[in-house]
Amino acid sequence: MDEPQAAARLVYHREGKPDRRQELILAAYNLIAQRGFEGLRVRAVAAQVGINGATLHHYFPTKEDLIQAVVDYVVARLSAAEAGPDLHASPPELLHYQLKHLAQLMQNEPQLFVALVEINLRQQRNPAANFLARREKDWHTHLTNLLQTGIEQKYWAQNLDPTATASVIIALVEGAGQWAITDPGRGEQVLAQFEKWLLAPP
Amino acid sequence: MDEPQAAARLVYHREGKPDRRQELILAAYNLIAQRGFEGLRVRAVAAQVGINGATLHHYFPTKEDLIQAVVDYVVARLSAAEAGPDLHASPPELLHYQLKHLAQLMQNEPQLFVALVEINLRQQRNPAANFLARREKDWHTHLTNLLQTGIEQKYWAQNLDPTATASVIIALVEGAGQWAITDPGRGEQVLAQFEKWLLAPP
Amino acid sequence: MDEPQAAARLVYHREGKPDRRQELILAAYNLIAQRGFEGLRVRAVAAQVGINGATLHHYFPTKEDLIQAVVDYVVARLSAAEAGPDLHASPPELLHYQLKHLAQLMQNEPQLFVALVEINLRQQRNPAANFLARREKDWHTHLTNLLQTGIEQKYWAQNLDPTATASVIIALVEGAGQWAITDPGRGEQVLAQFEKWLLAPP
Amino acid sequence: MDEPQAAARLVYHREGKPDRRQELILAAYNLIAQRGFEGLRVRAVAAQVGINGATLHHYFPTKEDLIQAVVDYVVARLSAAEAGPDLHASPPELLHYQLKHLAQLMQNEPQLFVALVEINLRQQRNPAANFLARREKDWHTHLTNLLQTGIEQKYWAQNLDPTATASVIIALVEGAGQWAITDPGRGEQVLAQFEKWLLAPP
DNA sequence: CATGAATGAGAGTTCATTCAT
DNA sequence: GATGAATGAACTCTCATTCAT
Repeated sequence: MDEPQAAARLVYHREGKPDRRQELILAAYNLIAQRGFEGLRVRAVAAQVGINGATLHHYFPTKEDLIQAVVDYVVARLSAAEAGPDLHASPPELLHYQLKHLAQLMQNEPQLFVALVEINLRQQRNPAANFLARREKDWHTHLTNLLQTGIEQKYWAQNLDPTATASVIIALVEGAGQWAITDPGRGEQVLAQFEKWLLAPP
Repeated sequence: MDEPQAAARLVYHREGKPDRRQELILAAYNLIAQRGFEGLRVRAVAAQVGINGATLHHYFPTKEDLIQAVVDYVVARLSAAEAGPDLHASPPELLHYQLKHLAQLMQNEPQLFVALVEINLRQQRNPAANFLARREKDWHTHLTNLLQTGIEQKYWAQNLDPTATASVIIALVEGAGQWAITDPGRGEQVLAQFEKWLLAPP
Repeated sequence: MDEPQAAARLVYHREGKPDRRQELILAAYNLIAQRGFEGLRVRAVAAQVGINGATLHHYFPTKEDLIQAVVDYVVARLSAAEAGPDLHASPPELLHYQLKHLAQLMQNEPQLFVALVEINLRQQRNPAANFLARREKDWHTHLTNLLQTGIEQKYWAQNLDPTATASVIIALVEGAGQWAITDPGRGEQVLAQFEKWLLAPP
Repeated sequence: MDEPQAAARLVYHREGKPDRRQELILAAYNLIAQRGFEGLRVRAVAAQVGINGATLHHYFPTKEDLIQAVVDYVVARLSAAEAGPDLHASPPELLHYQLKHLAQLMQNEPQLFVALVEINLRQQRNPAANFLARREKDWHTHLTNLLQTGIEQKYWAQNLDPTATASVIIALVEGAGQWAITDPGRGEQVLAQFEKWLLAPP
């Protein structure tokens, strides 16, 4: 599921029919990463899926509805990336796992991170309906708890600020995410360097 | 002054006449930060300055020319922020000074960082004319040299990777920059936490 | 019918629905004759047909595409006028028939000739895409062959230059065509006088 | 004065200062021939002369005034071409002289004839202020008198219609004039062929 | 479900013209 | 005279959206 072009492939319903709604979301998601909201056209999204621009409105009454669905999709993808695999691992192991997973994702599906930044910037302007911020808050809480636990278990220095460090991680991911398409690999380098510091023996 | 909206104020020429070109650049710059390229309208830029939309084309033949001028402006502002104050200071002092300056700027003129991210995303799609990338490269080189010197002078651990660390700093600034308007202070927290690590005795 | 304004009337498809594309071409054609390219406005063309200006772009992406369609239409109309009715007639009879047909057309649909001159002038400036010139060349060849045959069959003087005479006929039609709307009848007079010379016994 | 580029050259006042008004008329005249009224821009006219677009309005309050001046200029040029050199010559000689002069002019200053057709088409739409038509009428009268005299003096056949023949000459000149720039020489061929007929011994 | 046709609102841009300097 | 700055009106073209079929 993490293969490069996976997202661009056809999506099938259980019954075997292509799930148009999902196809449209993926097409819009890719176009946002490629051209930004500035260059997003509903006709182009429809064309990518092979349907008429007017038909798109059967699935999403307005352009904003389509965008909202893309936001939901991106949120879901990132939430999945957050979840650790093994609940019995130590905090450093859990954090390592998560950062490694993000680094891989950045290489395999760079669009996800570019779209993330695009969406983030856009939603900052509409705080009322900022669903992404809500997820970022969850992520931040999750990271803070992880770091707090690690500190209590003496994995990390006592004077480490869990809240600030959680923000550092998020800023790093989003900052490096901008380069994901044009300079893949740089994100991995950045995350690896960060981890070296954090995990260095105190 | 460095107050948030300072940039939006009238800009005067030596003779006392408003410098329309500069006013237009500033208005466009602020609108990009506020509404993104998606919401940038030349008529709105002109209106902000109090002139007719057609008059804007007297100064900038096309919208793209205006945007280019904004890019140049942002580049210039950030280049100024880079320059260290005292050439005789030690590498950690120089780095500290620079990060502190950026943190202050993030509080005083958050638009600069939001505009920076907007521009960054946009220029990734037009690599041929990516002036911002050129500046980022200069900045990266500057940081790398600073870190390298610091390592040689034993301020920092021998196993610190200067190239990767320079990228970390840039990612951090651009990642945190996205929040500059909606959550000022968070950027400062992030940069401060980062510095604590780096400057901690090895 | 061949009445003057016939071309401006509604054009119906087989099924009874108006053929918008054709309607637009005719409206543009008439406006070119009436106001020239200088005064041709896509909104006016659309209004003439009773549709919104934006809808015109549904049929013709750009104004230039519409103009090209008008050129094709004029070319087709004139090519039809060229064709002789009876292949067994003598060259003078064939020429007479053709000139008479043109003279009638000049009276019945003067716009055709004014549009012809407008288009001719315009296309001289864009030799690369001069479709009209191609047709004029065909016409010229056709006339030259007709005259050549007539000379061989002793209908006309041996020293008659078929090439130059063919050009004379074309120049006469286009020169007189300019007056078609304001002074109908003058074209007929001119063509009749010319024929009198040519057909006079050598 | 009949040299190819003469019209484009600087025009000097008696005192030695360039006559801006005349320069502007010539620039506009050339631009009309090159791009038609469709492509005529006052700024382009001014630029050709090396002055600001606003300055042009000192000499010609409106674009229409400038165009009127060009019409006057073209009328004057053509009237000059009409005048025979020797009043004691025979009608055929006078006509020959005139046609030869026109053919030479067509080669030396093709713009004149293209501009003529452009103006002609345009003025047909504004019969009230059709100065060109007035001149054409004069020319027509002049030709008719010439032909009439020639017929009376037995130079030409009695059944020649002077009025229609005068129209033929004018149609021929204007019809061939359209090709003057793209195919010089063709006009001369056409006029020569015509003359051969007319002057052929009855 | 799907579409072609249609549209209103608005985009960037052009251009003749005006005016203070 | 000459100009840069400014403008209103109009231009072509775009686009999300609607609707009858």
